[in-house]
Amino acid sequence: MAKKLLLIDGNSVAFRAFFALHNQLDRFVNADGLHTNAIYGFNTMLDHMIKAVKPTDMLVAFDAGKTTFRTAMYDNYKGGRAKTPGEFSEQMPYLKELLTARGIQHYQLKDYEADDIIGTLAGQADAAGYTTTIVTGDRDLTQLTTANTTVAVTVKGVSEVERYTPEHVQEKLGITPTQIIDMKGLTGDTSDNYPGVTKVGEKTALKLLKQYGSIEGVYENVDAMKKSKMKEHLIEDHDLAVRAKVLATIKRDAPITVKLADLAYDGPDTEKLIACYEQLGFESFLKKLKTQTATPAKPIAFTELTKANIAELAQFTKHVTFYLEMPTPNYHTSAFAGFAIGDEDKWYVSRNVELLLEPVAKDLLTSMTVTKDVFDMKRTMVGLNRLGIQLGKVDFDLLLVSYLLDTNDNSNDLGRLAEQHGYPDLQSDEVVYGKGVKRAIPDDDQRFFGHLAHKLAAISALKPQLLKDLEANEQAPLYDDIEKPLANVLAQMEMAGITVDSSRLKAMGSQFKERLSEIEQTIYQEAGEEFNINSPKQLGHILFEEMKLPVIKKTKTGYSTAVDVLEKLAPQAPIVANILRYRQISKIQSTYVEGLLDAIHSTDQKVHTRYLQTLTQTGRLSSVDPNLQNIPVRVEEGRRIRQAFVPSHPDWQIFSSDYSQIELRVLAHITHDENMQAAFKAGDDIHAATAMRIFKLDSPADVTPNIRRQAKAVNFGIVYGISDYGLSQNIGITRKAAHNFIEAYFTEYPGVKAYMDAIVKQAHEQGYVETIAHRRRYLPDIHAKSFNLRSFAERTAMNTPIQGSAADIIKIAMIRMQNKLKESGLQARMLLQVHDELIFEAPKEEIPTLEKLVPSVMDSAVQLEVPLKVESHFGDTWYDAK
DNA sequence: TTCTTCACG
DNA sequence: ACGTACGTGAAGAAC
Repeated sequence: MAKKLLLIDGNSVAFRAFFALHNQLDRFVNADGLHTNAIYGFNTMLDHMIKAVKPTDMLVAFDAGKTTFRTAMYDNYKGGRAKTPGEFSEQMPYLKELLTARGIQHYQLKDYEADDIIGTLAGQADAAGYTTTIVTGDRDLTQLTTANTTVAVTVKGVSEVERYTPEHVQEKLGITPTQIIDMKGLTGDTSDNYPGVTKVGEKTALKLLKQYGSIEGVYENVDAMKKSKMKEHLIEDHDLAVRAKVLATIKRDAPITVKLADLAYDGPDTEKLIACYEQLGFESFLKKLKTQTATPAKPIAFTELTKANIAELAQFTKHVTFYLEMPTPNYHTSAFAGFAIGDEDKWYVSRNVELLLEPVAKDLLTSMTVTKDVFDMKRTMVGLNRLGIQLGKVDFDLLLVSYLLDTNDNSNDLGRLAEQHGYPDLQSDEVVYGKGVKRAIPDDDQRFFGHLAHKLAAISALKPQLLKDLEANEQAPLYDDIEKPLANVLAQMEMAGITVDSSRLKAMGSQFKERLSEIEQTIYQEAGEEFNINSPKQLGHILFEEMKLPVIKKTKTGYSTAVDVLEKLAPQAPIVANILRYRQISKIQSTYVEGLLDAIHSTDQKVHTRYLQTLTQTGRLSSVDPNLQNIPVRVEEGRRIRQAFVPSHPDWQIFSSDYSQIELRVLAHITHDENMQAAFKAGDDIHAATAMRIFKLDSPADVTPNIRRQAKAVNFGIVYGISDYGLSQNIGITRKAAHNFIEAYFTEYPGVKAYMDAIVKQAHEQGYVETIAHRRRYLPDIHAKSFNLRSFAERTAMNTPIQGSAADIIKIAMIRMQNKLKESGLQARMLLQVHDELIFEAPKEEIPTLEKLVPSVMDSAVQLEVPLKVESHFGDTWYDAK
């Protein structure tokens, strides 16, 4: 096999890494107080280069010390340099340990620099027919490039490199790699502190070399040059130039004791590397390592299920573990790859899901007495439903339970989740199936079936402990009475889907298209040139550089062109209003017209969203493929998108009910604040009531719309975990004024103040906060040293019980609602949930019934210290249900 | 992939 | 003195 050698200039790259991550020096400290930023950056570079080069041989060269043969000939060589920071030096021994653990040799040689080791080895490698890549932060090493040796110079930190080949050197400088030495001879090097010829810089040097080829060539011809200052300097500084050339020349014959033949790279010693990463506190590298090198699958016994032995499934009479494999995330459309079923005594597996339709299998799955343990019951239900099977009683859903125990455990990868809970024998899907375009179900039965059997084994093995943990957290009712029944309800809603009138959408689409091209032309005229209006970068260039509008806000990567910025600029240039208009329509067009059209199933003209039940940190649902929880409503133009959401039968209507102010009512409940509760009990307008209190108004008549708007913002701010700065930004007042509002608010609602203090304290003490249904959110950052992280965690502590309890309430209402619909024999169907709102379709005749039934179910879902209020609307489309 | 922007509660 | 409102998903551009 062709040999590929990777040579790394250790000191140079480590130094680059150190300064690239210098502003984060404090973040990169391990448990022992050791700085690790240079090691971290170095390691990133290694991953990068190994992936890019795939070396067969490797070595990292280091400088041996301060004195070298160069300092011997010129004692000011590299003189005058700033002292190496202690935070850097302390990392070097650990870097070398890391290299050893990674199976990479390192070498240093007394009296020589790393360059010379590299130059010598690269020369030997060239002669032996290797392909060599040299990594360094020092451009001088480009003198080593040959047809078979590339020099990769780090730019912008260490993860990005510029590759120098002889052609690239020629292109950039117009000289050959070896002429680089002559150039350095003429110019000298300020960073290494040796002079060349006075007044000769890169430009002049290049010109001379193009004409005369080398330093020697220059001096052979110096007498013939016409009289000039440069000629005088050349003659005068001849010795300096000759010395500089020697100093700049990298040795190709250093007396190294390391042999080219001994540099084989065979990958890391995983165990050592893990220990190393642990010591350094490199969490992300640990994680990466574990996914890459998961221990080979442990053998597991399984039986392939066939028609011949399917009768054996009758042995499962009490409970069974089941897993249905669908290779893509969208279970409404995914193919079926196979399944596994069984218990600790025997795992059965097959690729043929048709077998599930055999009576013995189907009876087992639909049974309400034989309980099922699964991973992701909603996914399983929808998948089975497509095969014509109704999943019966589920006892344990590993995904749901681990999410409830810790909302961060929401990985849809059973392998990773199992590992987190201390079951190491299951590989992740990424390892077994691959990722990206290479993802595929293995043809190898052993491998695929073994993986499926391990999945069942993991579900089964983790069940007892996780259920015990749930019990210990007082979360069993949350699981049994809310999340598990809810999974069922959500599955039915998703399968029902909602009908979308595609011709209506298309008609809107062509209108928007016309409008867009009109506005586009106007914008081009106003800008004086054509550009991509959707590109924040190009737009920023036009507005802030060409048109010189004032920069109001910057992002990490450039000028901000967000709405709030553009609104401030609008009075100054007419183009801005047009851009806002363009953005608005373009958003509706791309996301809602085109996006929604793509999501319609051709079979039934419906969209079938998936609600993610185990994702959010607060207990809310989220909706994907398509997201039906962010269909426009605030602006009329976008709102018309809702006209395309229609009932699935003629003479049916869309019916919707929403909770009014549910979060503030929850706030009044959990804070026990008497004043706030009184307002809700009296049926007052809460924002007006707040306005009267914080602005000390006597009569409701004094509450102007603007005052009410401000009070509303304060109410919202409280729910979000208020800060004076945030409030001031939101309603455009000074920070001081915002501060005063908040003070007044807390004086008027003392219960709220007491609660906010208490919940933050509680979060500090126990590390988590809870909702009324004992949903838990851990807040590790509550102890962070960083003000930012800690403040964020404190705001979260205030917000999560409110947002999360509201989520609990509507979940309970949904379960009861679905039961009511079934009991009452109504045809109405619950289709969507949008956080505080439920949307149904129903025959016209049932609307009066729903108008009573739905609000009564929703407002009685839980008993709070304040009443819950529900409002209902209906109409021929979702748009008309207002 | 990551960033920016913008749609919703 | 620090630099933020809470929770989401999708599209398009740039890397």
